[in-house]
Amino acid sequence: MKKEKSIFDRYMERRNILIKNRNVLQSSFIPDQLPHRSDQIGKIVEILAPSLNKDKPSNILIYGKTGTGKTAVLNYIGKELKKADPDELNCSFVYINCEVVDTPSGILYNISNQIITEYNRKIPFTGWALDKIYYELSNYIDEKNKIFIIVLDEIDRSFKKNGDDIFYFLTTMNEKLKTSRVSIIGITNNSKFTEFLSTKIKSRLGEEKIVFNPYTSFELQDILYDRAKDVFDPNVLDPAVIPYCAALAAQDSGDARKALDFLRIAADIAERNGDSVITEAHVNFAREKIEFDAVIEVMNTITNQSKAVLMSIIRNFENGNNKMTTGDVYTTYRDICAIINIPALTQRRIAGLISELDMLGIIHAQVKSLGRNGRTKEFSLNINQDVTERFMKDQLFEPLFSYKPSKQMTLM
DNA sequence: CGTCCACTGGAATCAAGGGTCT
DNA sequence: AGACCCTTGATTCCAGTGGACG
Repeated sequence: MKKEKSIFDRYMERRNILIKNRNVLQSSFIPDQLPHRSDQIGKIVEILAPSLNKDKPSNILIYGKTGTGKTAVLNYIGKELKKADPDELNCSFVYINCEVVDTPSGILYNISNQIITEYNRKIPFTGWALDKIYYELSNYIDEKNKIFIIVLDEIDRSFKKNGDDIFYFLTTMNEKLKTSRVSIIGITNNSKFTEFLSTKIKSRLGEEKIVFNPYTSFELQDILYDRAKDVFDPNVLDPAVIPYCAALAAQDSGDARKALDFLRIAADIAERNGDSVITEAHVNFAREKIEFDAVIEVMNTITNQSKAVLMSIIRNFENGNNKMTTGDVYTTYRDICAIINIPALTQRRIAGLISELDMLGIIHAQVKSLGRNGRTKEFSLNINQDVTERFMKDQLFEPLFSYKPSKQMTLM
């Protein structure tokens, strides 16, 4: 078959010159072996093994910072479990990420729809009372007469917003079940997580505890080499690159996801540039790009109100006010709202939105007491010029700039 | 040393918007 | 169509507070 010419041709040719299998460099990829995690895997397997004989394993609580392999290990174990019991006669493995779905009904809905295969018994996305979902779910589970292992990743997310009701649901479900059993694996990156749980749930959830320590720079190197060997031809990778990626990520909390991102994006950049060798310079570009993209991503997802708040902060900042208070921002905010024509919210709400921006890392805030002059949050902008400029181009702020007197005089 | 400011942080509540069920 | 249910974003109310000032 003869291929016609296309404007994409030059990109097709270039594709996959440096990177043979892009998938492998994604952090979501599950390799056949996970370096430096055999201890944890061993422990978990030991705990879960009884499930293959329809005996209920203990609940497990797993601690570890982001990118320490918790998710990868659990997915790996899920795969292995499936290998050992291909038809899921004795146990089923369910994985939920509570960061993605963080509402009680969202979590129950997700669990249900992974477990329930019959079409006519599926639980609707919304509209049902929690009690009802719970009732249907536990009935269904009990009919199956087997062990359900439910992994709740980023469990603290959901908790922060909704308290421990669902955990109560799930951990007490066994009391109502006649034949089946449910066991919960909670994953959290907050080591103080259990402090906030009620004592009953604390003891139930934490029957076993496993800790994932951050990877060291050397361990990260192993991980990267392990993946790189299938991805790059020899000599494509400058020998300094992997140690550099590892070192950067290790500095920053030993996050394997980050290390992989550095490597992948660096390779992408090199490939797109038409360079034949990936070097440290590419990694540095990658690092900037990642940071930039992350902030842009956040900015695209926040609501108009949050944008207006952020704009007020930027305005204050530009006017040389780098120790602004909530009150300062609120006055600017009201002005801006009037100009861009959106309703102004209460100060209480704005204080909340500011806290959210703080949590997203866009601004840096600190509660300060000004003595007689009250107590407030004092904060500063945490993003660079590029991002700010991009942000201000948002069409929401169109009116804000168009009314500006044209200062453009004679061009010289 | 006590006061008292300008907020913070938490909770209760409402309205709107997604939906199901009968 | 009307009764219910959950989520989200916003409002309202209230108790609490660090520390400069008097």
